[in-house]
Formats: sequence, structure tokens, C-alpha cells
Amino acid sequence: MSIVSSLQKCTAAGLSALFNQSFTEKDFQVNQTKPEFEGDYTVVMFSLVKSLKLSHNAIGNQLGDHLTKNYPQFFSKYNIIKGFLNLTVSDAYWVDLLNKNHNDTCYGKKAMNGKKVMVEYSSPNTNKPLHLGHLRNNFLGWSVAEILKASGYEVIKSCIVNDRGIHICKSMIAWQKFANGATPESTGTKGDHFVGEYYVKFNDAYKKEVDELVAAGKTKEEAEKESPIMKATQQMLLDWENGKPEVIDLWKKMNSWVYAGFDVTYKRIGSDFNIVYYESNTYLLGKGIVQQGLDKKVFYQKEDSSIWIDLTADGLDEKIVQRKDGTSVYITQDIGLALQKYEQYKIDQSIYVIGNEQNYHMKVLQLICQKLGMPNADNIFHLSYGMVELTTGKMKSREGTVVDADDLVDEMVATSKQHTEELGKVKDFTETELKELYDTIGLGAMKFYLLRVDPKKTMVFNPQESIDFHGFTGPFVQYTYARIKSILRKVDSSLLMVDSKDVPNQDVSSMNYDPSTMSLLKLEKDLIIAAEQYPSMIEQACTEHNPSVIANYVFHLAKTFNSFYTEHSIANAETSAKKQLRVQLASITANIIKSGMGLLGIAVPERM
RNA sequence: GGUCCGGUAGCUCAGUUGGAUAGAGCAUCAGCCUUCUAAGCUGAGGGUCAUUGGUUCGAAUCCAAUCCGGAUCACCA
Repeated sequence: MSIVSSLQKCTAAGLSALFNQSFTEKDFQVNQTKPEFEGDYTVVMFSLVKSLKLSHNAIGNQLGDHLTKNYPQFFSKYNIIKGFLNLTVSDAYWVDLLNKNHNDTCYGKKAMNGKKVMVEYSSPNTNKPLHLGHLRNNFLGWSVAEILKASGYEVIKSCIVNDRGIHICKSMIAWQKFANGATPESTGTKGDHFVGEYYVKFNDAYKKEVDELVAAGKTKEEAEKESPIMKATQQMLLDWENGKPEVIDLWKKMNSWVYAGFDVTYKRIGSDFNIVYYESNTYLLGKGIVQQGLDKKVFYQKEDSSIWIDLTADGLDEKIVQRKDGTSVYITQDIGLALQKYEQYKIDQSIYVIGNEQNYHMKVLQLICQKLGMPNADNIFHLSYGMVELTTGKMKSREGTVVDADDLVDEMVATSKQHTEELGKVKDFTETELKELYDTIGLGAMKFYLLRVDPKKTMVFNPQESIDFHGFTGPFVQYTYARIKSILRKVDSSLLMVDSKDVPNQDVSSMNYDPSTMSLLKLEKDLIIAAEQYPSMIEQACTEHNPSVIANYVFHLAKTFNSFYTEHSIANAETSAKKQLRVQLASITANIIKSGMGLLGIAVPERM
């Protein structure tokens, strides 16, 4: 249990005993004590003054006495300033915590809880390569999955590939018309980029045709309808739906190019999936459900035989779920897939990592599932994240301002190479080690940069800032880790106990100090306090589905360590007791950094 | 127009179950490498928490109104 929880419980129990009324943790507030006051944690007593009709001082004195007397293992002393009861946690508590956990690589993680969660993320279109926005999605999805695992959930990562539809046909038509049989191999182009080029070519050709038709006297609307290339594309979509062999062959061929390209990118950025759904397989799902919905009168049919749901009572609009020609719309297959996911895995929760532009759509989806009485409908959760904008404004493909994912990764890795070479600290690395290090730092910087911001918020991508490796960045945290590992390599490893997850309750008689009498310097204590908070940070990140909680925390921990490191020597500590204590401190810090960065999908180097 | 989200230092962001003098990083300025990795540390300056009103012992945080920005409201996906 965290010290904050302990304090809340002890305070509630203490108040109940002292004042003969029942109190719970909600009746008062516990905060970390502000640095300008003495103490570690603070009970705010203003809310108690009214119910008890006593002064702060009276309450504070009685409660402070009670806590220090009855829980000396937690609290050593207290002071009262205005309505704030500041408690000092005893050094013995901190030291004991350090002893028990300093070499536990699973510190902060929970045992399996038997619950199953699906995290759907990434979900690309097969007509263009991944861009910066996809990166935020991928990093978020992967990290949230890790955070859920650390919190005891079994996680199934899924991906729905948007591999069919009019937009896919656009790049197919353009390839037929303009490629002269060119392939990724023949042009030496990565498959997804290759296909993306034809998607662009389609739009150029289409625009040209429309302009010409408009110049010939048509209205814009007419021109858009009559454009030959668009008509050909629509015909191709029909041919695809009818299974016309040469169209299917072309579709398969071009998609396979895209997948080959995606595989490379996914491998590079670390995305992976337990199950991949393809829209070409799922787009007919949900049609049966539409019929059932009609029978249940959740849906209704209009005269033209299109099928709708009326959501006006829920503050939304009417929504079509099946066209008059009997074909399904986007949301129909989503309903079908939602049910399939549940039937396939019996998941307790279904998380969708999708941008906030689809907030309305996801609200409608969940509402429909609920009205249909689907078993998992209440456990659909839309992890809605904000768009990534540039300092110059939004990314616009038409204006060519889209930041390509592969290019960005390459730039970040190149920058990390350049910085590393300038510093000249790794001259003895082999070529392979160097390459791995550049990847670790470059990708670490990028992931940290995108994950450090609250997912819900729109964020600005500043290229200069993103390649800064100082301050609140991934490389800063990685560097702190490498410094600690450098020290730990040099000191006697017997100062650390073996990993306590392997050998619980091991003999501590070889300790160089007595944990019950060891006193802590301020910077030592600050570091243990920070380390103690890691488990509750994982909890918070999990309930909020928010990796930025971890990013902010890990940065804070690293910063706290660096202050400690500059001020006090570990290897040459004043006494052997202090040396062991500090080695343990370094160890727990390194373990948490590695673990926390791992939750963000970021590797840490042993040396840099 | 309806609905939803946001507005905190020059810039990028924390902080919102209401608590003490609103915090980081970048940028600017001033210091610190013969001692465990200076991708580091220490310090300084920088704020009408969009505005106005309300709730109360106490509001960046809760409520209302207003202003500004964004998203969305397709027989597109």
C-alpha cells in the first residue's frame, strides 16, 4: 500500500476513534507537503473544522499525537500551520521500502486480475504511408496496452486495416493509367510510399479533368460527377464488389506492396498486433444485426427501404445504418466487428484508439450497441486523442505539409547519431552497437515527445524542439539510466540483493547498516519518495488511459536522481553504510526508469 | 445554427475528487567539469491561469454568461 493510502486510512481511523464519529478518506484531503514547509505529506483540515466544531490547532494536535504515537512505523513527527497538518514520514519507513524493492524489476506492477481487454489501434488505410498523426496513435495504443498489462490485464492488441473502398480504387486506377507496369522493386521505392504516389497522381489527374470540364462550361458539381477517371474508379469499386478477377488481382498485388512497406515501419517503431482485421472481410458484418435490430424495433425502415436509427432522444441525430440499395455503411461494419471481437475473445473491455474527429461516430456506435443490447456495449471505450499540428498549422496533404513517419524516424535517428558523435563518448562501440544506440535514442526521443502530452489534447509538433535532447525529453531520461548503470557496473554487486521477485524474504543480515536507525539526507529522501510513487503512477495512468502520466513521472524521477547524483557521491560515499544505501537508491531508480520507459515503448541504453 | 473539446510564462506543456507564495522544459541571463558520463547540476528574470460575475474559510480547478480557437453534425470512410 502506498504511504498516501496508509496515511488516509490511519487518519480516518484516528479521527473516528478520537472524535467518536465515523470518518472516511473522503472527509479530508491528503497532499504532498510543499517544499517550503517541514514534512512529507499533509492532511488538510479545513473540512474537518466545521463538522467537529473545533479549531485547526485542536484537531491537528490531537490527530498529530495520535498518528505519531500509534503509527511510529509511519510517522515520526508533525507540525501544524494554519489548517495544515504536516507529517514527517519516518526514515525507517523509507529505508525499509528501499530495502524491499531496490532490486525488484517488477516493482509497481500488479499480478494478473483475470480480466481481458482489447486495444484496437493504428488502423491504417492501404492507400498511403503512415504519417505523424499515425505515430501518435501507434505509440499511444502500444503504451496503453503495456500499462494495462502492468495493471494486471490480459491485453489483446488489434488493428483494423481499411483495405477496400473508393479511396483504394483511386490508387489502383492511377496505377493502371500511369505506371506502365512499374513496381516498388523496379523503382526501388518502399511499397506504401509507391502506392501513395499513385493516390496523389489520381488526385492530380482528377483535379485536372474537373478543371477542364469546368472550363468547358460545366458546373463544378457536374464536372466532379462526369470526370472520366472518377467514373472509372466507381466502376472499379463495383467490379471489386462483384469479384472481377483482374480487379481483385490488382487489388491484392497493390495491397501486398503496402503491407510490405507497413511491416518495415511497424517493425521499426515497435508496433505489433495479436489480431489484424481487414475491412475487406468485415465490411459485410453487421447486416444480420441490422435485420435483428429491425425486428427489435431499434431500427426503422423508410419508404425508400433505407434503414435508420433515431437518436434524437439521446441528443443526437438520426443515423443511417443501411442504404436503400441494401449495402452497408461504415458504422454497420463497426457494429458487426464490435460483436465479433466480443464473441471471439469474450473481452471485458474494448478500447478504440481513434482521433477525436470521430468522437461523434464513436458515441453513436456505442449507443447503437447499447440499444441492441449487445453484451459488451457498456465496456466500449473510445480513447480519443487530439490531432498533431505543426507550428505552421494543420498538416494538409493537399499542401504537402504532411510529415511522413518513415522520414521522421530517419531524421530522428540521424540527429541522434550526430549528437552522439559530437559528444564522442562511445568511441569503443562496434558498428552494430552504434546503430542500435542511434535507434534507441532517436526513437526514444520521438516516442517521448509524442507521449509526454495528455492524449486528449491537440498538440503542436515543433521540429526543432522534437530533436532537442535536453530537458524534458526521452534522451535525458535515457542518459540518467546510462549514468546509473555505469556506476552499478563499477561497484560490488553484493551491495544489492538478488531480484526480490526471484528470491522473496531473503536474508538481510549481510546489510552494512541497520535500516531502523539509518538517517536520510534530503536528496536521498526525495529520491525514495519519488520511487515510492511509481506504483500509484501506473494505477493513475491505467485508469486515465494516459501514458503522459508515466512520461512526466519518469522525467521527475530522473531529474530528482540527477540532483542527488551531483551532490552526493555513490561509489565514494562517506561510510560503507551510506554507500550501500546509495547503491540501492541508484538501483531502484534505474529499475523504475527502465520499467517506466518500457511502458512507453522506449528502450534504455546501458551506455551512451 | 446544434453538440462536444480546448484557452495557464515569449514558445511547448504540467497542475482541475477546490487548499499554503500557480510548476517544468525550451529560449534569455549568471555560475559549476584534475573527483561515479556536463545529453548533467545550481541560480535569476519571466503570469490579469481568455474575460466578467457567482458559489465559500479558500477557485487555475466548481457554476453561469461572454470572447477566441478547434472538431463534428454525409445514403464518405
